[in-house]
Amino acid sequence: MKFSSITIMDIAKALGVSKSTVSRALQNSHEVGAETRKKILAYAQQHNYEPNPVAKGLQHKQTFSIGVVVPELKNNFFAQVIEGIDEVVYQKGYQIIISQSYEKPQREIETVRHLASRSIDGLIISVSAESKEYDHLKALNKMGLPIVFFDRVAENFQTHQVVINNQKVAYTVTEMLIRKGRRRILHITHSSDLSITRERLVGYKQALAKNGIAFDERLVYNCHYGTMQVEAIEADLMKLMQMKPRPDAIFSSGDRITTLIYSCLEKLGFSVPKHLAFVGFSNNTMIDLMNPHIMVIRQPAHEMGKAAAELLIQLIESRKPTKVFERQVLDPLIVAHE
Amino acid sequence: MKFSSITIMDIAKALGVSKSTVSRALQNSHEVGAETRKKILAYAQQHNYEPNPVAKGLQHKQTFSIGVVVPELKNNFFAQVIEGIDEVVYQKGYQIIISQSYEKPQREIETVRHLASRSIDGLIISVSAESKEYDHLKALNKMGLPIVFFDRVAENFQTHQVVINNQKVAYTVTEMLIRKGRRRILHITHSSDLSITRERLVGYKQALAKNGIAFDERLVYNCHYGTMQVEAIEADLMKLMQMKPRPDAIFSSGDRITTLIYSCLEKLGFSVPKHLAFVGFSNNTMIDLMNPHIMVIRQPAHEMGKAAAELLIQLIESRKPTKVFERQVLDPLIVAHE
DNA sequence: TTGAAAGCGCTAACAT
DNA sequence: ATGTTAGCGCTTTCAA
Repeated sequence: MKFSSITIMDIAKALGVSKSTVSRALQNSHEVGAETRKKILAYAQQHNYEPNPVAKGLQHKQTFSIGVVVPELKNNFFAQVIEGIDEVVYQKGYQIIISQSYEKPQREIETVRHLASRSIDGLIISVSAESKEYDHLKALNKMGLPIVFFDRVAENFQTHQVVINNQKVAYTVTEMLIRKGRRRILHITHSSDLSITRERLVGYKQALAKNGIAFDERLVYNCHYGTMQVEAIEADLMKLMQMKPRPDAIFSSGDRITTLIYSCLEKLGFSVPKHLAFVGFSNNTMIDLMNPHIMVIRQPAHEMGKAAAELLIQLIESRKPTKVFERQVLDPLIVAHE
Repeated sequence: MKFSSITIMDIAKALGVSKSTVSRALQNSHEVGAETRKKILAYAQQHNYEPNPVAKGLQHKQTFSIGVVVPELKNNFFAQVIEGIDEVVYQKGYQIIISQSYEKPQREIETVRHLASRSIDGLIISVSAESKEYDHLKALNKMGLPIVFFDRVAENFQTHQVVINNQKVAYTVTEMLIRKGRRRILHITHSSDLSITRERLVGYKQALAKNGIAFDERLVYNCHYGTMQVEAIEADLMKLMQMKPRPDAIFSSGDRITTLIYSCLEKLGFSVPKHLAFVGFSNNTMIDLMNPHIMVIRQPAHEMGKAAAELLIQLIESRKPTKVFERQVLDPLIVAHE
């Protein structure tokens, strides 16, 4: 069952004018009689006329919709970023189309292709954890699709990015742990293919080096939670915690990982801060209410979304191809309880 | 900067055939030479041809995209429902366009209108807390836009719905509280305009009546969190808790309300279960890790999404107008800790 | 088996 | 100031 709204042609017929006149009146063009315009506007209003964006899109090659691809909406961080994007985009008359990659590269490629096949004007994306190459995005970008990355960016990709200073914050929190006397800091993080993973690792290592602690690669655990069962992660964590000498702190990346680890620790019988200290990335405010409290790194999600949206719209609306790209680096907040 | 993909016309020119032939070949029509077809398919494949859905939409009055409107994505329940919708819809070749109403009727009307103006084939919606009338949805529905409600439904609206048995579960948990010796049960819930609010209230009252406890309307608090500051809610809660005789239990509706109350209680110095018992709707798994534990009502979000999607696609793909509508009622899970 | 042409709803260049 | 026409990419008669 199709559904159909009133068209410009319907108005034209009803009022005995041509459809171009109607089109012009609706666009507030100046080359239309005041009387006619009033008549048309009134009729349109009354009959609840809405221009068909599909047709408009065909014409302009612009759909006023923007694709947003995130790993998963269940991760509150992404939901918050989307609110930021929406805020900016909404005022400018664009609409967002949200898609999830579920951390799967294949799914990401499919959804991006689908979106791109001429139904979006631009794309804001945070890549999936397991993505290794970005040919699909590069191809589309080369064909003229504006793209802005946030949080997880594709390397060697000439376009705008909005990120946080991962290296710096990783350095800071690692050093904070060291100051508290922790020396065996377990770093639980995403796939090593991810930009954020690498940047955070650098900061982590720097802090160790600065404080004369040898880097032990056994203390870095890449958690592929997107494709793993909780049980497997739990088992891995157990093994890690049984390492000699035992880890005395955890620094975890990402909302999902942080909460996952948090719940596993409890089950496995390790308690914070007695057995270990715990610092993790998380934008879930609930975690502040948790007992035991843990130190949290909170990303300025809303601002990141707004920034990404601004940059994308700039790209879309600029007449000539952009040559110089911006990398906006924001600072996260470290929420230390107690 | 517009971006353009290869079109059917490009293929036609390159191969020296007409665009209708290309169109047919691409659709695996039988009225096309085997040779020609092969040539065309190969060329299309090689050049990464993707049909322009905008153009196709214009033609068919079908866009293969489905609008999904939820109050807010930050609420995990809705993110979970969307995953369910996506799962079903994806296989059938549809795409979802997600929008948020932010619990504001005005925003809901705008976004629905926007979506509806011929760029979606159907709509799945859970209405915003403060919505009082549904004329905008009714009008669109009358014009032929298929709509399916989930969770929060519009009353007197002839269409498919997917809900949980609100009355029953409210009855059950209220009775559980009574069994534990609680008699002054504070029911904190959404706007009274919402279907779920009314249904849950009925169950709550029934349990009281059944157990010979007089209903005290001061114990029902409609929390308009969408438009309120946290401080105001906190103040209200404080006042409620100072009521004589003091409430000895709380039964709260909805993820946002439950977590909000949870955090306020802590701040206000009331502890569970010493001062009061606490049962709340929540689909946030983190709440299971909270200390103190509270009893939780968990909705089958994923299933609700799947069911809603199935129903909508059925509506979209049926040739004749549907007359008989289904109300699917699922059962939530009560997670009692300790 | 294939091509030509019309039309989906809209805009924009060109006439009048 | 208004109408006519072409065209956006695609599908679908209708002819050949």
